[in-house]
Amino acid sequence: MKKVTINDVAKHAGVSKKTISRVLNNELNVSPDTKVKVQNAFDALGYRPNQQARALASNQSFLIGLVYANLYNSFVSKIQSGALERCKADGYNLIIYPEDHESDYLLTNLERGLISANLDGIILTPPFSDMKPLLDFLTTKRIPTIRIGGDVQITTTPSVYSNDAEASYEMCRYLVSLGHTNIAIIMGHPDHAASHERLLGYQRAMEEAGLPIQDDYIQQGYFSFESGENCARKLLSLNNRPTAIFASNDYMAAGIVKVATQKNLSIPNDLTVTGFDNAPASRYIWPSLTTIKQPITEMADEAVRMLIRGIRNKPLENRTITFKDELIVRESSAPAPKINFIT
Amino acid sequence: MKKVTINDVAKHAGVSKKTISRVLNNELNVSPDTKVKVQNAFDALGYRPNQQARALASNQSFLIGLVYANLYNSFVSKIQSGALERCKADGYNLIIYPEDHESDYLLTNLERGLISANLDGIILTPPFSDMKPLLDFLTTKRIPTIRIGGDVQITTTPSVYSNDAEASYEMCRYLVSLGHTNIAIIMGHPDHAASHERLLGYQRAMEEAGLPIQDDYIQQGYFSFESGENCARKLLSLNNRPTAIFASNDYMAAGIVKVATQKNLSIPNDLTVTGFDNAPASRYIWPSLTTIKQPITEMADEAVRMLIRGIRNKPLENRTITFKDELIVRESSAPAPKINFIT
DNA sequence: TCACGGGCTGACACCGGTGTCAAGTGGTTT
DNA sequence: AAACCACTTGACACCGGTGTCAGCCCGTGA
Repeated sequence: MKKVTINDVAKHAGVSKKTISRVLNNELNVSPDTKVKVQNAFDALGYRPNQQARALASNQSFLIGLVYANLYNSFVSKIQSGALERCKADGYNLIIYPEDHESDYLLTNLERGLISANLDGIILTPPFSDMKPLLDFLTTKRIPTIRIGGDVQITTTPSVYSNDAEASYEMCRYLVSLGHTNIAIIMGHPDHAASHERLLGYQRAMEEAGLPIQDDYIQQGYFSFESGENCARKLLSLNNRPTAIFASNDYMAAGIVKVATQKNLSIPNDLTVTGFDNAPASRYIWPSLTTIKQPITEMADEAVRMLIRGIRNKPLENRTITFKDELIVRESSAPAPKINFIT
Repeated sequence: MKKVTINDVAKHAGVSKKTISRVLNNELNVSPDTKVKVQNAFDALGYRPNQQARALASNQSFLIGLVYANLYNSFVSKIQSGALERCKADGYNLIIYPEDHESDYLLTNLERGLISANLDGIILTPPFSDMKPLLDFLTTKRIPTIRIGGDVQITTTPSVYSNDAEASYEMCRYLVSLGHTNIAIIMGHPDHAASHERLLGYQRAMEEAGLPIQDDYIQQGYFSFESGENCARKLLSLNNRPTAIFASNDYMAAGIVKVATQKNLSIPNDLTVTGFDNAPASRYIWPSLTTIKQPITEMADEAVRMLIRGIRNKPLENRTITFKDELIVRESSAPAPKINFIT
């Protein structure tokens, strides 16, 4: 029941272990005859190369790291599964690093983990995508890194991102097209570049539509359900209550729905609520949420492709790939209530 | 910028590399003086041992595999983060294997992945926890394995599980205590042992309460939101409509809430809906769901502890550890509507 | 005929650690 | 003083692969 090693295969096939290695790695200049012999030996013995030995000898680990803040975020789980699929397909494994982005020991922790695992590359998700010290650290360590969904202003490290400002702009144009004029926004966590992008899109749409932006229509949320509830309570008790609230993610939108329902406001008749992210919950709650769908899986796939390409023929090309988000209209949005026009 | 190896440290500290290795592994019989010298060398050079080299030499990979079916399931994400935390704390990394449990190539796929990664141990989540061929395969390969939340009848492999039958029993007793007599259940996916456990608890509680169990009050769901909707539509169009529906997970419960709301039934006044799992969505939807909370993180933690203990001083002890679930009452449950008593 | 070059193969060192075993040191027992 | 033992340390082989380089074979052109 001992493990089958390259030596066993070599003996069985009657060639040197170097030749086995050649076949294993699809190297050139192996005669078809030997190749067949070796393949047969593989099958006969059920040989599986030892990853760690390969790693040690070739100075590659076939390991990619994914750094994220919180798995319960649907964005992150989709990134994880998208990245994972690509990794496995290309013979890599994914090692995940949930980290606290506010911890003082972040760099120390990551260093210990990353260095000893000998990662071939790293994927950074928000808010890590924008942490300068971390990016600098990875650069000096020369670890190929790709950022997902971060600040496009940062151009030192390649990134894959979707145009949130654009999507947010479209969402607000959609709300305007429904006749809404009192449109509020609940921002996301300030540490995430996406939060600002989403605000930007809102501001642009409002200006273009010639609608005034009231200060108290812009609330600071933190991407959590509870922060959505809190902001909703504030917004819905304003004298000039908004007829539409655009939350920067779906969890906060769910918070709005809860508060509004408790206040006996009917959604979408009395109040339009929209979200962002197309989280599973956006379909589960009632009414289902009008939201923005980011091509997350595709982004993760592309990120891993770029990373692996960079690992194979270094250096990693330093570009930013932009994906387009999509507006998904469901049941939480409707034309502005008439009352508004009467008053 | 070359990597610091054990040789560099040995030279710097003026001892042999074997001694460095001793300090690294906290072996006995290293004099305090040398230990200090070596520690200083570690700090001075910023040495991080190479995992792959350790793995190769010591025939341990410090890698644990987690096999699951679907990350979007909140159960699985909680398992993942619980397991991960324990792994990192003990110096292990977690490698994740999302697999299709209905695929014909399951074993082949897993074999390729598992064997070449040299996993030290494996964690199986439902429905893999109950797949005999898989368990047999892992047994013959002598890979330490632990099952989470599977069928307790299977005693060939150790497991960690929470008593779903018991929890389901308590949930139904709670519903009975609210005065409900027409209680329906939506079952989970038949491939999951938990689905049967949950049905069992329901049946026991109904019998004990002297309530008849009608065939059409038992609906077959599949753990998905949509299956919840479908079953709800059937249940709510019955002549003797139930006043309480117990769904075997929260996603299906959310589906019931949607269908009921569309039919203008008010929850919980006209209809009580309860779920299972305490998924994040159970708090996000309105009304928030009365549900069952499993101590998932603790279970995952314990599973990893057992596994690592088994890896260190083999063999892995073959026992089943049982955790207790907890009933969480929220806003989706209320006393049975009076009408019921009048008719 | 000989020099040359490309295709194919194997010997051997090496990657960075750990396991085994032998040896040196100093204290205790007889 | 000799024998013994526990503690500490290092030399060296080894884990299972890959990189380097030399050598062989055979076809081609001079």
